[in-house]
Formats: sequence, C-alpha cells, structure tokens
Amino acid sequence: MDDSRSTARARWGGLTREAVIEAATTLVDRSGDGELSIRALAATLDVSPMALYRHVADKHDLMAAVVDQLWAERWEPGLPRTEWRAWIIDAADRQRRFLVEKPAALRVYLEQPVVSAAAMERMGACIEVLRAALGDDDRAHRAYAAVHTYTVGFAAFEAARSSAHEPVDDAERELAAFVSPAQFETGLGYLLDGISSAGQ
Amino acid sequence: MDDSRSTARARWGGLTREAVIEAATTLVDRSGDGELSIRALAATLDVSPMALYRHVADKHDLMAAVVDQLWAERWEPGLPRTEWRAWIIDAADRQRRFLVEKPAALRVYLEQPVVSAAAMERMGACIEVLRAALGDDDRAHRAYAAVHTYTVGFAAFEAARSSAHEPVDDAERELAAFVSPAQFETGLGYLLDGISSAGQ
DNA sequence: CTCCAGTTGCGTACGTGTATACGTCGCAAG
DNA sequence: CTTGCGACGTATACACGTACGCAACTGGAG
Repeated sequence: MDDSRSTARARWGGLTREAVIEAATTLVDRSGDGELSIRALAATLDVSPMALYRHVADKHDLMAAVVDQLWAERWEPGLPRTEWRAWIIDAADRQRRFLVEKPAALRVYLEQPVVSAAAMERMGACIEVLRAALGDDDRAHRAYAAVHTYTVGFAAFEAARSSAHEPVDDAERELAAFVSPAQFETGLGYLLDGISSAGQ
Repeated sequence: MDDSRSTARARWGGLTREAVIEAATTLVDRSGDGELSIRALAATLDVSPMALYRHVADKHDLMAAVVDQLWAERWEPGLPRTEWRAWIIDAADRQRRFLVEKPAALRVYLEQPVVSAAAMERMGACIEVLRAALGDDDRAHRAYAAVHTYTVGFAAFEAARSSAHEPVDDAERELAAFVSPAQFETGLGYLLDGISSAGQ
C-alpha cells in the first residue's frame, strides 16, 4: 500500500523541467510515430498530469524541447563545407527523414517557429555555408529560408501520404508520385539551381 | 416544450451530407480563423453531435469538403496562360493567401492529401500551363509538385508566425523576416528560375 | 395488415489537453 | 517556535473528437 501511488503525493520538489523533458524524450524516441500524451508521461513519472504544467508551459512547449534534443542527436553535417551544394542537400535530406520519421517533430515545426539556441546555431551553420558560396549575406538568408520552407513542406506531404491508405484511383496515384525521395531532390535541385544563378 | 430540442429527435432523414457541409462552410467562412467544432456545428443544425457521423467519415473528411468549396470560390486564374511565369506566381500567391487566412484549410492540406475532383482539376490546369511552357509533361509534373510543396510550406510558416507573439530577441526577429510576401516571391522565383533552366 | 431489414439519429463513455482552485511542503523572518 | 509566504503537486471539471451500441423510423415483402 505504498508503492502504488494512487492517492499519495509525489516527493516535494522531485520534479524538474529537465526531468520532464528527459522522460518525454525517451518516450517519444521509443514510440514509432513519436506521439506522446501528457497523461501517459505523467504516469511514467508517477505524478499527476497537472504537475507537469508547473515546469512546462503547455504540450507544445514540451514537444519543442524534446524535438530540439532529438534533432540535435541526429544532426551532424559531416561533409566538406566547400562542396556547398552537396552539403545543403545532405542537411536538408537529413532533416526531411527526421521529420517524416517523427511526425510529432513535424508538428512542432509547423505550428510555431522554432527558436531554441541549438536551432539557431544549426541555422547559422547553414547560412554560413551559403554565404561562403554566394558571397552575399542577404542572399544566403533568403536561400536558407527557401530551402527550409521547401524541406519542411515536403516532409509534411510525405508524412501525410505515409499515414494515408494506399492510392486507389489515378488521382491518388498521381499525387503519390510527388512524394518520393527522388522528387524531393528534384525540387531541391530546382531551388538550388535558381539560387546559384540568381546573381549570374 | 417543443422548439427547444433538448431531448427530442430531429426529423427523420432531415440531415444530408450536403446540408452538413453547407452549414459547416458558412460557419467556417464566418469565423475569422476558420475553426470549427463538431459540437458547435451540431448545435446550429439542432442535432446531436454524433448524428453528423452518419454523413461524414470524421472531422477531417468534413473539413476537406468545406475547404474544397471555399477554395473553389476564391480560385479563378484570370491571367493569360501564355505568360506562364506570372500565371504560376499569381496562382501560388492566391493559394498562399487563402491558406494563411484560413488555417483550418492549411491543416487539411498538411494532414492528408487532397484528391477531390475539383482539386485535381485545378492541379491539371497548373500542369497544363507548365507543360505548354516547358514542353515536357514529366517536367511539368515535377515542377508543379515543387511549387505546391513550397507554397503550402510557406503558408504554414506564415500562419504559425502570425499566431505567435511578437518577436522579442534577435533570433525571433531573424526568423520573422523569413515570412514576408516578398520572401515568398523570392523563394518562388528561385524555384521557377531553376525549373525553367533545367532543360537548358 | 404484419414483419423484416436497412437507414438514421442519439446516449453514453473514453481519452485528450488544460483552466482553476485548493492543499501541502520547505524555508525564512519575526 | 510561530507565522507567513512562495513554490509545488493534485483534484475537479470542461470542451474536444469520436467508438460503440441502441432506438426510432421508413419502405418493401409476405
């Protein structure tokens, strides 16, 4: 009658934002689709659901922190920065795969701007590669914005498709062809072609 | 004791899919952000919430029909098809504005592929313009997919930004600059440059 | 007419995020 | 020691989408 915490208080001060985020991260990382319910998380922490809200603004705030951590693990450029085109394609494709694998992360990116320090740092790395290649800092910013927009948009379509039923009529088959990795690279190629030719 | 339908059945067969969709469309069109709750819709129809589910698979199915109707009203190319670049920019910008104005529509596009007959017809019109300009039918398809992906992705970021608080630090200000209409056209311009130069 | 089968609407219930109000603990000031 | 106070956890409750099973109605067959 004491280890089943049905009606008993958790240790006072035994909960921190870091602990909440870490528990949430492991839960999300484990589950295939990366979904998470506040109540389930509270259960694993042996705590009332509302207790979490002392350390987290809302679910989106929590998921943003979780996604920041997960993406930091998978990020890692690892290509020579001089080959800027290949570098950007690699980074974009890595992000696309991450977002498709964890649709909850996709929702974080779609629902509110991601402005964590780590995210800004990663953005800065991309922009620096682009600036070195394009010369102009403004152009680098605009190019990054376009690539990021395209990448997240594509991931959204891909995730939507993979959660939908198999295509049955011609229309669905036609749309289904739009979300292959090859199509991702084709569109990204268009974008990069346009970017590199913009200043002659 | 008879016009307040608290515990009384609605007329038998007095509900059709068309009526549900129409009522939902007016509700969505009226509300600023275009949100809709099943329970509120049921209330305006003077019917139990669960009654709707005889005529509609789920909320997403309903919203897809509503959005199809709303977008059909605002769609209308109206530029000469010979100027393909201006035509595509106009169509994309029109769609962007629609999706930002009605975030519920955005969610429809992001959560599941839109394959209604009207949507396929509009896509067909775009592809035909591209095919006439580019010659190749495959290239036209790929180009349309890229433009559509970019457009919806951008609308998602724009909608997210406008629902967020004002930017306070440099990071947020930097990201906020990414979602101006000018930036939309810049990125779209990159994309179209790349598309038109792809076959020399 | 009666009966049956199918269609349509509804009551109840579950799981979700979370607003609000309340109890409870630890600590510092008097 | 006592008193107050801020930080923390919890209970309750609401609105949401919707699964499930049942009730009421209609149209056709016998």
